[in-house]
Amino acid sequence: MALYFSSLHFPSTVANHHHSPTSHTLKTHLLHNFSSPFELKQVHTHLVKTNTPLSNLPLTRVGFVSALTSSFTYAHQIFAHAGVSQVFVWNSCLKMFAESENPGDAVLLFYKLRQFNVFLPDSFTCSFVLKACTTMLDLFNGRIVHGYVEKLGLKSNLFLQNMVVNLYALCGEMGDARLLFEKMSQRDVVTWNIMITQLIKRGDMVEACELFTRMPERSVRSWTVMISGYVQCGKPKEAVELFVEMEGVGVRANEVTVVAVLAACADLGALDLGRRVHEYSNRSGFRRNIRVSNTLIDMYVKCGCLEDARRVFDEMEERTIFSWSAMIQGLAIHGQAEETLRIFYKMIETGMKPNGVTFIGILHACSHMGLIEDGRKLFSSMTRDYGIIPQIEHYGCIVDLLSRGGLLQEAYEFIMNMPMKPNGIIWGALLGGCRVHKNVDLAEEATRHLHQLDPLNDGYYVVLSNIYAQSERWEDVARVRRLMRNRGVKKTPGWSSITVDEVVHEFVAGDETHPQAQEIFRMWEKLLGKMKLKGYVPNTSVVLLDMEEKEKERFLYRHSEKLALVFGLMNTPPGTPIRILKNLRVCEDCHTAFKLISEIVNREIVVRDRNRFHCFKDASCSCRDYW
DNA sequence: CCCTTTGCAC
Repeated sequence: MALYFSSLHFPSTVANHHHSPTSHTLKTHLLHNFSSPFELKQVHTHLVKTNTPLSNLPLTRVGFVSALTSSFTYAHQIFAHAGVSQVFVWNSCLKMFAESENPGDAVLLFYKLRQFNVFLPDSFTCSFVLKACTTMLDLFNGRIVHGYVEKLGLKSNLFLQNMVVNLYALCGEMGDARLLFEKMSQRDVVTWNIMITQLIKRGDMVEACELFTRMPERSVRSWTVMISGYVQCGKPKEAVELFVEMEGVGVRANEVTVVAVLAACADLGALDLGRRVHEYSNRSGFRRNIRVSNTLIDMYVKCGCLEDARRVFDEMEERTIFSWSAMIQGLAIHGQAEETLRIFYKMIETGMKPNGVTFIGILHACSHMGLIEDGRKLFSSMTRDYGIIPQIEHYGCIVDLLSRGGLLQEAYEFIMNMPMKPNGIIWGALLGGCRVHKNVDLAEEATRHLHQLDPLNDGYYVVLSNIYAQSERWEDVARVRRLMRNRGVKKTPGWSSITVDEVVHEFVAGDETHPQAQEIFRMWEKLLGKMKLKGYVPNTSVVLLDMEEKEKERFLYRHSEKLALVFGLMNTPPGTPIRILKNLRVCEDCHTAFKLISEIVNREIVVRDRNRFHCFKDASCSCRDYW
């Protein structure tokens, strides 16, 4: 149905009666701010009366306020008389709707325009409606618009095709996206990037990799999305390798690439590469990029270089809550509780509002350093002063705080009174406290819950048997081991890694296959002799296997962190710090050994375990043995 | 003249 355009009469000249300044201001205000068709009519009448050209009306706004009301026809007539292109002005309206709070309005307007056959949609019309469908993940209408794209002969429009592929993939219809992708007559680098991005979002790194290999040309974004994909799926080593490859083919990284590769360095503890990327980033002019700086803080923190993290933080001209939280978290895992609290209060002074993550950082600091009272106070101030509802992670911090602090009974009661069902992390924190404070009864209680919640998690069995071993309850140790075997629970292999000259070297316990294995064992024997002179006695109770005492010792001496340390001592210049990363908690015997070794070789040894950092120096550790 | 699609942090 076509619209009837000439129902309104516009006089060419109208006398300007009763024109007071007040009303003029009012009308001017109205001209630019009208928000209803009623006001629009007033403005329109005024324009007619004052003989002002219709083009003075903000026409897109006219469409925006009228399109979905009964004044649709009225707006249409105004456009016709203003002599503007229908497609142009309605497309602008569609764009406004698509970017508004209710993108669905764009879809509604599109159908209305089709219904009244106002104009033939062009590629822009389709793009804005597709944009709306994509924002709302509206597959149903998306398919219909896709149909229009085909019907209108816009199949060769690459922009639109890319949008449709993106829409299908984003709505989870990978099959349809893939089908369209494969049968497109032409694809550009964006098409490939969209497919790769969506495959990665859905966790299909293998297929993403396949496409990445197949694509004819790659942009920075192609490399970046792959690098960040590897980081997201827990393969930072591959991410770094890809970055090096990217540099090799001469593609310049941008801010986003830098953020991704720094995150990989953080996960790997790859300080040297991290520093190099930092310099690269400065040379590229990203010094003032907040996200880059935030990621640098996190990278330095996770590589054990608190001073460098602090320098980046201090040099920032502008900070977000991410900057503060990263710095707070960093100080916390390095055991600097007092400084953590100082910086927290400094943050409050600057007017920055903490969030839930910030509190996880400061509560962590308190529990790592045994500041029980501070922790309790901060926990209650969280809701009272900052309106943050504690999540289960925060309850976990308090259970950890109380348990490590030896207040095991209170921790247990705290768990019982939690407003949510305790999870494995909560009971695990209590269990950890039971190990430190040698409480078998509560350990058994915690384990009962843990076995119910997470029967296949090996960590809990290991800690429980450690606790039995401490009390020399060997039958119970054997019982736990039998239980593990019967339930088919496998101990997570411990590994440690050390990066030398940007190459990551991984070690697993008992590894004798490393090319330098024999050298490592020889050097270990030499160190062992010196350690024994300083009073080292191997703590074989941490070995849970059934074997002779000598055999246990041999096993203990092949712990992955010890192998990594000796390898590091052999392959890095004397006097430089050694940085080791471990996937599990550092073992008690290794902790004792590393303290002594730091003194014997006069080197700083930084170990990042799954919870925190241990900085060994001059025969002591930054955790002050509280961990 | 509406000029459209893909990537990033605690």
